Amino acid sequence: MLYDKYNEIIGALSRADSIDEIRLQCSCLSEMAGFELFQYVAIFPNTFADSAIIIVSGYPQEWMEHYISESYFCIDPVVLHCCNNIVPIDWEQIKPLEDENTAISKFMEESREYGLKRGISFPVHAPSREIAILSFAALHEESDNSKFLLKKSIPLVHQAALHVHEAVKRVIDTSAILNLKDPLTERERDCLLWTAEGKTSWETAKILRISERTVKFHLQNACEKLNACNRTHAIARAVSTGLIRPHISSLPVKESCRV
Amino acid sequence: MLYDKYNEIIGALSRADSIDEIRLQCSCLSEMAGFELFQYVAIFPNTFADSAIIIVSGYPQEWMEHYISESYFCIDPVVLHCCNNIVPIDWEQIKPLEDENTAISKFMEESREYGLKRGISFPVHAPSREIAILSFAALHEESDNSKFLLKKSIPLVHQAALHVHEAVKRVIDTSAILNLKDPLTERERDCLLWTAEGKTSWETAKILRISERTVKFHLQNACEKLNACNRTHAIARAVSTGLIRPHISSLPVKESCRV
DNA sequence: TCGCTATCTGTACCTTCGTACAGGTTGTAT
DNA sequence: ATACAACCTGTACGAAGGTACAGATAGCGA
Repeated sequence: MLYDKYNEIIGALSRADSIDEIRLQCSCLSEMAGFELFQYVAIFPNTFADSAIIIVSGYPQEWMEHYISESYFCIDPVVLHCCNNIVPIDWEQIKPLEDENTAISKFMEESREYGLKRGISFPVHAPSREIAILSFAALHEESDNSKFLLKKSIPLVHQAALHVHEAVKRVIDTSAILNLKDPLTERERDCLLWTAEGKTSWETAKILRISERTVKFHLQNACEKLNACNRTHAIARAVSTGLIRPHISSLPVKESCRV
Repeated sequence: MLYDKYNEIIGALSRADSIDEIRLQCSCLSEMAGFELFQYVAIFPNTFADSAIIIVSGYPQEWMEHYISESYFCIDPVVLHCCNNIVPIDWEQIKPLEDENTAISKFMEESREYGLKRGISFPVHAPSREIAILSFAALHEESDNSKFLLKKSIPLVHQAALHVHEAVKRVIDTSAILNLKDPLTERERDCLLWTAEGKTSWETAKILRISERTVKFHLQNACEKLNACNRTHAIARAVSTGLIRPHISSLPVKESCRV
């Protein structure tokens, strides 16, 4: 039965064409796992000093406003965990460290006051570098029944979280969020790639068998497309958004390490 | 029953302290999902022209040798899918495009000749930028029974793949793979972060309230620790290995986009 | 006290980058 | 034929980076 519900939700998510439809399916997921509330947050690494955030929230409005006004994003241990881990976190596991006890304890106490008695969060790490967090919360304390249901549904819900994220990316125009212009040309990627390897314009020119001037030309164009003010900035943006990534195709097999 | 097996495997993986133990649990997972063979591959983005690869293989030795000697890594559609997606791929879904028909068709035909009749692969994307692929293959064609078993076990296996990857990272010294020296100091990270934002040494100096010379000093040290030959290279390595990442803590809340 | 680490600063000199100016070819779609 | 995109190239010069040399302070553990 759990599995049938899961299948229905996955199907609906793959067809979803609006945020409202996705919101509805998140609610279904929430119910399936024995929770009342859900929240989906996606963090898109735009620049390094500032990310774009998308929230599809089923949390109480008052809590969201409080959360934002207090900048709880900075200290939320769930966010911290999901940025650094791939496995889900049960909010019960969170134990504030000694030195930061006060701020985090205050945060957790307040979240309970606003009705979020317990919960679980699922991280999703995507190839284009964004991080999504799908959280579920309950208004009531745990029972033996809810504990059992949760444990059984964890794999299903985490798998569904992947589909939620795919659906959101399908529905939202993420290129607008990332503030990218035209797609890069092949030569621009080539030049970025070797520049990211630490090569100078002259070295890149030799590798690509073009003139140094042409390398500078392509890098300049790449900078404009990436809204970058110099090549280092362009590399940071291209790498952090996944526009350039390690060469799989040029892997020297002797480097592979068979354990 | 499926779920009980899954639980056992997750438990064993979280305790595993050797590659052999992990290999054993992968075999169990394989059997659980109705397959005979498995393979775990992890791609660690070391430099951009060359990644480190870890393979824990249960595939036939001859196929692996053939795969490596033919550099099939470059064209393997499973690898391509897993580098760009977060959801699993059933090998049945792979349909070679017209223009690259020959190479990929040849690859797929040969894999079947070596005994891999059908299979499924699960991508794992981790915060420190590495990509892992857990694949399962069967020596025999599909039956109604195997189809049903696979569909039910997909979420369980994908969740388990996360734990396989965590176990491998625990067992292997990944910092050696990434060729990193001492950890970065706080100031070095600060300087890298603002340099990644496209700031010049002078601008970074103003932001951090230190002299321009000191910024250059820290960046130089960071370059040495990262085995980078200039700051652009250092940024590329620091970003691609997750050593520096977008400021969550400094998120201006007004930028958050509530949909 | 000594040694170590992280932090910080200055001058000097050469290399590389960023960006003006100028120009070109090829291929494709209207 | 005309227009456009992607690609390519050259010269010149001020700005920024890379790397020598030289130093400094503060904190912490042996």
